[in-house]
Amino acid sequence: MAELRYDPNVIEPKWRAAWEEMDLFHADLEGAERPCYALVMLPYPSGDQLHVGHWYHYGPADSWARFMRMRGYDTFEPLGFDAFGLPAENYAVRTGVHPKDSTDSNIANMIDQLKKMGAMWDWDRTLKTSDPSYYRWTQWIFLKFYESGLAYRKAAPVWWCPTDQTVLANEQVLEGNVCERCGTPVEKKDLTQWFFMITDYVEELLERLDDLEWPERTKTLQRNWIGRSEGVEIDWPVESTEDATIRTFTTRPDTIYGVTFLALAPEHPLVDRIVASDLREEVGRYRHLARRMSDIERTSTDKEKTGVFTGAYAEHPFTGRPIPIWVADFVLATYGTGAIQGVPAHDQRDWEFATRMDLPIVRVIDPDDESPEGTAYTGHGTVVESGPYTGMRSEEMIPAVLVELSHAGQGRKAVNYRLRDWLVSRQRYWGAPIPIVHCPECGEVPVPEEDLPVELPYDVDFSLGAGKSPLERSAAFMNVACPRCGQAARRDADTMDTFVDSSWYFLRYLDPRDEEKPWDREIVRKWLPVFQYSGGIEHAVLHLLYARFFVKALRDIGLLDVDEPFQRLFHQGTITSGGAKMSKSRGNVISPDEYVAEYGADAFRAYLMFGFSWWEGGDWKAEGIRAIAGWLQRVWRLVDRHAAVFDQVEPGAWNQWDRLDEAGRALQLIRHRSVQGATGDLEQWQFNTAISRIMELVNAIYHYAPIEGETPEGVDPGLLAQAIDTMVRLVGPIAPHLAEELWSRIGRAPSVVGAEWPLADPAILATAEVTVAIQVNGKVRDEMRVPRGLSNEEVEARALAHGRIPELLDGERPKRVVVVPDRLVNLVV
RNA sequence: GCCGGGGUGGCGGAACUGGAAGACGCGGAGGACUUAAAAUCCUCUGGGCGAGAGCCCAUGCGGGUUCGAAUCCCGCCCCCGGUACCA
Repeated sequence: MAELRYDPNVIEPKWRAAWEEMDLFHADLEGAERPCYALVMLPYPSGDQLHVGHWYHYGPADSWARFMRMRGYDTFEPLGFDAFGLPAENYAVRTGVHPKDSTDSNIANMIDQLKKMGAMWDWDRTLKTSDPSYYRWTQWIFLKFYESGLAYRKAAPVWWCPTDQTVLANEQVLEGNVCERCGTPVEKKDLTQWFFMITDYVEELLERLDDLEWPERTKTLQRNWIGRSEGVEIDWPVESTEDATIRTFTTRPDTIYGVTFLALAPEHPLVDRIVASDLREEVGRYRHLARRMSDIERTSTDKEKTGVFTGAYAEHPFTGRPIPIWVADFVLATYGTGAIQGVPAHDQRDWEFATRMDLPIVRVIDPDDESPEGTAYTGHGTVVESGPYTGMRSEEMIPAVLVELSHAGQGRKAVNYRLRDWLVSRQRYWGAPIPIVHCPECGEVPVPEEDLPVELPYDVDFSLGAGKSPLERSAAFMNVACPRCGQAARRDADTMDTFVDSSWYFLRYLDPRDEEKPWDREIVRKWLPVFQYSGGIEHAVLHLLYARFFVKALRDIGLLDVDEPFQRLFHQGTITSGGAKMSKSRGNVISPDEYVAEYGADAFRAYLMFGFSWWEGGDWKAEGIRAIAGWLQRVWRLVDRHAAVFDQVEPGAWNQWDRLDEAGRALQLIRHRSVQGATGDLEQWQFNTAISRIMELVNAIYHYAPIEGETPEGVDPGLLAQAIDTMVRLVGPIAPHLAEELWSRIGRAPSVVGAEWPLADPAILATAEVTVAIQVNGKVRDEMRVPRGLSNEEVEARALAHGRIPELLDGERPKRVVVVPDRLVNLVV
């Protein structure tokens, strides 16, 4: 007889249609009693097919959500599209296809593909950030920020990408100062741009990290990005220039006696005032050069330090000695005070500068241990050559210096951050227009709320142009009456960074069709913070920081009642191909489609969960999917063969533990262990071990009731049915279509989606005997079966008499006995 | 350079709080079924020594703590991410 096989290509579309028919995935947000907001980072709708990364992230995330649903949570699992952005616009520049058209068709295409995954996404609540019904509220939030002073415009040196013809946020500039998107070296330009005042929230953003259930490394990334640094500001009076004081920032005031120069950033406003007349020209030349040099050259680490003497001196606050003031481009105008105290002996950069410029190097800290000569010593130690502080520990000198400085009115505690305000305006078309009108009379005028959205005009010329937004060329868009005085005015031509769009989408999911307000405060209160968020770690300092800032800002404006958007956060690993990241240019892209067509969505999802540690990812292996597809067939065969047993047993009328024979108890025990293990593993997104637990149950059922030949005597139909019932439920989140099919095969009404997750009975888990290892001097020599929970004394006594142990001990009495209850006993002789 | 994370069989990967290293799976070997093959089911499978009972070795390398170390400590090597003149 030909082997019956399950065909995913038949089963999967059938059940997806059935689920849709039953309207299973539409969450009742108001009525929910145990809300579980299962959120995944929303995809960008590119024109390509879904890639393995999508499946690797979304498949397991959905499996977890299904698991939570079976455990009785009211699970809400939405998915939308981060639809604004440069790729669509660049595509339009190349091909002439309008970004709206390409984006909308990409989204339609992507939804078709996503649906094949068999996830529980609530498509009634999908959204796309490029829709006026969405960005209207993005603009509304901008206005709220504007009203409360959190959105402001200023001229500032900003990063400019000459290829994309737009400014970038600091966060979007990569190592080596290249554009995150296209890899072009970026430039600094002085432009007037819009900013969000994220720095206002820097302390809270830092502090509240501690309470979040996020991976430590992600928190560390955010902490490092925020870059809080505690130190002291010191005022240095400039000799020979009336009222001129140079303020420096240092984290090491304990080295103040070692200061042999001060250095100002070339852009420092004081330079002009203090420079000696005979050096004015030289200093001017240096400053000009520094300004012209690109930041890449200027900040390159291996570049020789350069600088120029101003001819001026500052007075040392403690010794009164004159300290020469230099201008040096390794000092950044944008950090701290734009001026530093130079301590060559104890700072590597200062050492290099001093060596080059022939400035004195004065050691004021004795290292605790041998430290190499010819370099700066940056650690702590004993203070020397430092007046009254000599002999002190350098760590203790820090607060003492602060006291002395503040008494003299020449210093104070200060905190500096690496984090800058978030630059949000972009000179591009495909984004949410900034809802501001520039009026010759009234200046900046916010667009009245009732006039929102400020819609993007469809007809524009988006060829790149000289750093100006393409919108600027659309007269119909630009020319508008001033909302305040009615005079002819111009709209702001910039659009918002797409990270603005994605900083609040999780609020909008809760009611994306609401035309009256961006979200319902009560529902948000109920559903936020997000129960579980998942997405790539590449967003650790961009999206995740911005979204946290948004929630805090909206809370303070009085629009929300939550402090943090995402309570729990996990990051998936990456699937590589041939050891390298998949990319079209490398030609190593694995297309999920062909595998899905051959093995089904369930097998593809299950492989991605079983073949890797979800957190780590790994290299794609085609054999893996064959293996898991084979296992799904094995599961199917088991149910197919035994389905009839369900006719013999009332559902739920399982057999009791004390009526089971030895083989029955063995199966029952494994059933409970499997449930317990899979439950714990799924909670932690340890999908690979969760599946291995289920495999153990499947193996045990095969063992108990082989599918070949006659069913052995003594098989208990109730127990067998119960084991299979449990197994199908456990498979529910892992291979949803298959589980649904099996669920109906064992005579249950759809759907397994709403079935209860099985419970492990601790009493049964505890009744079993345990195997205890017997060690002699830490090496395992034997083992024995004992009742669980046997006393240490009894374990010891039994071990001493067990098997070949007396022989091994050769009459010796153990000096020491260590018992680990229910695990092992170690006899030390 | 600095800050994270990691290095375990032929392979993917397990291992609670320091308690039998290698769960589960792939691959491999053998067997059952078959005229045969495929498919399926079952058994074995870290390395070495030994006829066998067994013994020894083994979690990147070298030390240490401990009755006991993949796990903790010290010193190295390698890989992957982040960051980079932030004072």
